[in-house]
Amino acid sequence: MKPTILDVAERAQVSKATVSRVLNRNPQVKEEIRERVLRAIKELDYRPSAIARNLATNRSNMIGLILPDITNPYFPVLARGIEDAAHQLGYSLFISNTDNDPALEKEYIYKMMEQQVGGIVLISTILGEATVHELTHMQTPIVLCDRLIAGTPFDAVMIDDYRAAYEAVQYFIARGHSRIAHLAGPKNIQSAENRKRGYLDAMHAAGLEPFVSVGSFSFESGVHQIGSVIDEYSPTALFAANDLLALGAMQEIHRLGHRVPEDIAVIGCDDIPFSVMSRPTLSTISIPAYQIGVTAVQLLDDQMKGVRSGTKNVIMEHKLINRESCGGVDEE
Amino acid sequence: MKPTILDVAERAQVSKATVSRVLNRNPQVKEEIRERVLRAIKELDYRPSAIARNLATNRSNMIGLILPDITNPYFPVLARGIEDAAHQLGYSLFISNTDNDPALEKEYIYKMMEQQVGGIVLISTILGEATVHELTHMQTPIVLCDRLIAGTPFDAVMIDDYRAAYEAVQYFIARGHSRIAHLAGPKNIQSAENRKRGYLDAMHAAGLEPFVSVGSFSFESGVHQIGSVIDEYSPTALFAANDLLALGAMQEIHRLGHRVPEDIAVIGCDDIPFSVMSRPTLSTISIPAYQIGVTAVQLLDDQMKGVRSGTKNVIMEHKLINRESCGGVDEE
DNA sequence: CTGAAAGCGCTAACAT
DNA sequence: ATGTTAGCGCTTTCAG
Repeated sequence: MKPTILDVAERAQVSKATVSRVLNRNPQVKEEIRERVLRAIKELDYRPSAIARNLATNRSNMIGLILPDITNPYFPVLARGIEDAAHQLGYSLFISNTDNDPALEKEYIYKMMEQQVGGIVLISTILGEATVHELTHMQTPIVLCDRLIAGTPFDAVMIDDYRAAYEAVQYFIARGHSRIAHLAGPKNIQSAENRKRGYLDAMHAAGLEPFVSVGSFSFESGVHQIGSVIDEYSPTALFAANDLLALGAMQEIHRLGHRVPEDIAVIGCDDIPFSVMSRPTLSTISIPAYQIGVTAVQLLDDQMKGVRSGTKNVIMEHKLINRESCGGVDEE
Repeated sequence: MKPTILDVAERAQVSKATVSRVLNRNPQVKEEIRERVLRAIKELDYRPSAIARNLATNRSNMIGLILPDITNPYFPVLARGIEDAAHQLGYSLFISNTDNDPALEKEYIYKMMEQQVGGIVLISTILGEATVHELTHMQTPIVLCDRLIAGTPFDAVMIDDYRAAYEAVQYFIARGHSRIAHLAGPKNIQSAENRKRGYLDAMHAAGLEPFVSVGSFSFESGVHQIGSVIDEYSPTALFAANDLLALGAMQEIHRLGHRVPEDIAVIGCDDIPFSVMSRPTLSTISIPAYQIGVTAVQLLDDQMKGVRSGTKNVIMEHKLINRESCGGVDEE
């Protein structure tokens, strides 16, 4: 059997309480005893049980991360930020993928609560809103990433998707484009909707005729959608709601015998690692995914420690990065 | 406060024991009482505490995943397989990134054990071997992915890296190549070493002069290494130890004014999602990462349930996929 | 078929 | 400064 605190106590000839004290670095333990206990711990290779401690203290050193799909290249970086920050603050991290299924999302949230996590970082779909509203009256802190949910008291960390899209369009316009198409993401994803709105408003503001093709946030979707966009609209520029879509479109554009950026300039969104590996390299709106993750955990930590005063929404800075797919390199 | 089993018991006018029985689907509870309890549970919105249960039963429904870096595109798919299988079997999953740092690896293993996980899926470096050996006498089951560690009793799931590399070289030779270079991975990664050995043996067996350039498993490494490989060896073919390296090399080869596959044919390893998105698309040795993950969890589950008879090493099938970077498409 | 009671490994008053 | 004693929320004998 694994040694328990009692085994240590006996071996060190002290009480459980004293062992507990040295475990928790309580300063008022006589140095000599402290050493005796420490030695017993070493000798027995004793490791305290985190769950027993959680149960006793009614606190938790576990937090949860619920996201759509770690396989989508946008998320690993975000997840890494969350994980690094979590470990830095002493938390262990649970993880679950929902595939944007509201039922699964709900199931996992409750499952994590049953695990007694101290808080949850949630990347939710629009359809998951109902669930999140239910959660309003539970005591488990939640921080939302990449969107907020009005009417709930939960903190959120994100970028201004609307403005990002708006700026991408303006950028194209400034470079002389007027036929700018948009490959939109699924309508159950908040950020996709916001980017679409930003695109449309920017086009209207400039008096240009917009063209939107709605799909999923995948490479394949980009491949499949772009053909008809070209046929029906003859764009000279394309703003895709995420990089995967942009990459798929670029591949198909090339296969169809057109050139990027000469015939069609492309801007994506996310700045996933692949965007610098593609040919041509992809211009994109860079999202500070890692920092979003770190910030989310910090907010969660604040809430868990009760260091909070009302709901907080943090808007991170995005940045348009011009790589080859948009015809030039003015920065980086 | 959150309702406890006692609250439910009182409301249903029964004892805690009875509530526990209906929770655990014990059949010998009178239907009428069962319903009364179920109703109380609903009304109070009661959720049992998993950690309290774990403590009481001395079992655990948590498992851990320790991997180098979720940000490396090979791992998300593996992780997804692990996660899906874990949830399917009723486990919650902890995750930690080690960045191939043996000290961190050790820290996280012990941290997870303190969390009382029932088992761990570990993707370890060579330098982590010492730690893993220490673990031999602990009771927590461990399953290794992508490598085995001789002298330990731990199950492992992997592919035959040596043979995979050997076959890649043979494939090049069959296509008429004789100047075949190898971009190797870091020497603290077992699979990288095995691939290098496979490459070297295949070259020697064919009487060809090998050329190896050692780097890390990254895109940047591929970019930086390939230049001198070309200068010093003038290869007509390149086998890279992983896709990231291959992709980096391809980008630089193109920048230097050479063509893939006409001047230099390229084969990578892993079959990461981006290998079909690149230009040209990347020929590679496909590794069934998702299935490796699923299998690892199944082995872990077996061990945790005591359904085991000795150490098990599962070798999964790899498959060479010929895409554009190798000059043709004979399959897929 | 149900209840009482002990106990899982730890912490936290309260004593001493 | 250290020990005693209750629990934390649940399961599990053991009675009845």
